[in-house]
Amino acid sequence: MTTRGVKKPAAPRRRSYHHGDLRQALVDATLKLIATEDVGAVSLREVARRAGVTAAAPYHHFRDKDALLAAVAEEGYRALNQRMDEALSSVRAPRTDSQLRALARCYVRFAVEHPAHYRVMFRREWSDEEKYASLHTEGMRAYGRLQALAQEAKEATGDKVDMDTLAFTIWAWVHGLAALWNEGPLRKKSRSDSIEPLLERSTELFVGWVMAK
Amino acid sequence: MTTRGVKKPAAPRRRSYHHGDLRQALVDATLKLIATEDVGAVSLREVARRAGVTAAAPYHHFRDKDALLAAVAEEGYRALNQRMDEALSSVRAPRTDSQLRALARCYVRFAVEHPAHYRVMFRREWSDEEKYASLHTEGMRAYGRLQALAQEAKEATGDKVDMDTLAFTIWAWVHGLAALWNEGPLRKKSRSDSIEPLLERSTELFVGWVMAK
DNA sequence: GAAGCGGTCTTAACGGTGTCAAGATGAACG
DNA sequence: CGTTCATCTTGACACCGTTAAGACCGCTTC
Repeated sequence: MTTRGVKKPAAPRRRSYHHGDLRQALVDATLKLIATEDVGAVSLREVARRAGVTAAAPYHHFRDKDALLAAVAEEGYRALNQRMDEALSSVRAPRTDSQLRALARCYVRFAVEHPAHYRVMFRREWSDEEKYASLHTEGMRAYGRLQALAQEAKEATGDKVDMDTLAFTIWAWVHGLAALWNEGPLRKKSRSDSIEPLLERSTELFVGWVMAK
Repeated sequence: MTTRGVKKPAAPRRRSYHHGDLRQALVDATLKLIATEDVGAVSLREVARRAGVTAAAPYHHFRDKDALLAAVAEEGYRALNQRMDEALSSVRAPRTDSQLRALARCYVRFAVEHPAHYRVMFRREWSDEEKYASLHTEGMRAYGRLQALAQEAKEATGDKVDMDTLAFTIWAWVHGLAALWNEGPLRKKSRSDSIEPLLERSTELFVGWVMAK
């Protein structure tokens, strides 16, 4: 038994009355929760509990639960963008096909390594651009990399295809791979318990298509 | 005022004590709810209410809420399979590329016309094959059509690619298109408020790739 | 230093949810 | 007619998101 008695199970244990940076603490707690559980296990009350704060406190930093999840989604796009930049800049031969390979691999791997986080990033709820402006900014940044690559591919193969069509066809492909793996159906059809072999074969096929003259 | 007084707002109004086919009624009520609202609006209590039954009644037909949603998902695969069969059988020229075009169009259209229903079909929760056996049976049937088509394409183009790789690359592509449209991101990048032009262009691009010799 | 303003957090409550144990009902069968 | 048993109801529990009202305390201002 410690000196100071624990009155309630959810009693906040903190030095000062004010938290410091509760907003970020809530986002971090959600991220930690999401890393193991799943997005369905995220309750505002549990997040508050983990941040050492009562259930109503988050409402001084987020309009509602969706606003918190949107902040988490935004963090996801930031992390994805960073990984994409690293992947692209570490391609030794800056040929278009190498870049496409690197981008696809890094995208799918990010999604597969953080399934719940990736899931939060794609929610119908974020459709409202005005309501979730900063989230869209970060999302657009990610799409920009795809567009740039599609433009390169378009030029490298003789301008045969429309750039936008190519960009979102690539996006659909990688997102489809990631989503189908994460949600289960593809995972069951694979002999391996890792997406790698499947990703490797699909990438070779797809990149071959895109780069065909 | 009627003769028999209405006691409670949620009082079940039914002739007989027993329902008849409550199981199907619950699934239908969920489908009707999902057709307009979204899967987030589905509560077991609301579904029971709409079926004219109290909150605990569903538990005599479904283990829990997920079991009801799994039944709804299964119904979704059944509907998708039917539409795929119709689409494939109504292709005049039974060439592989026409079939691929027809299948892709019908798949994406189904998903876009029933976004919430399509969303329920792809849930991490259904991963357990033993727990949701009949759901997987129906899901496999859908994947079978893709496999058959991939086999045809493989032969038509000189056996250059692995059949499974081709099958799930096609799947990833159509699922990606549908998911990205339904969840928002692709919809914003499109000039149109319909997926049709986008679907048309992506299909032409993709079918051209698959059919290249 | 004292006063008090205002953002931050708590307390307490509301209605809603999924789920379960116990009991009431009534259709089918002897 | 009486029994059985799946079906449905009642009532409860713990948890959830959200809100209104008030307690706290760091900041500015005198």
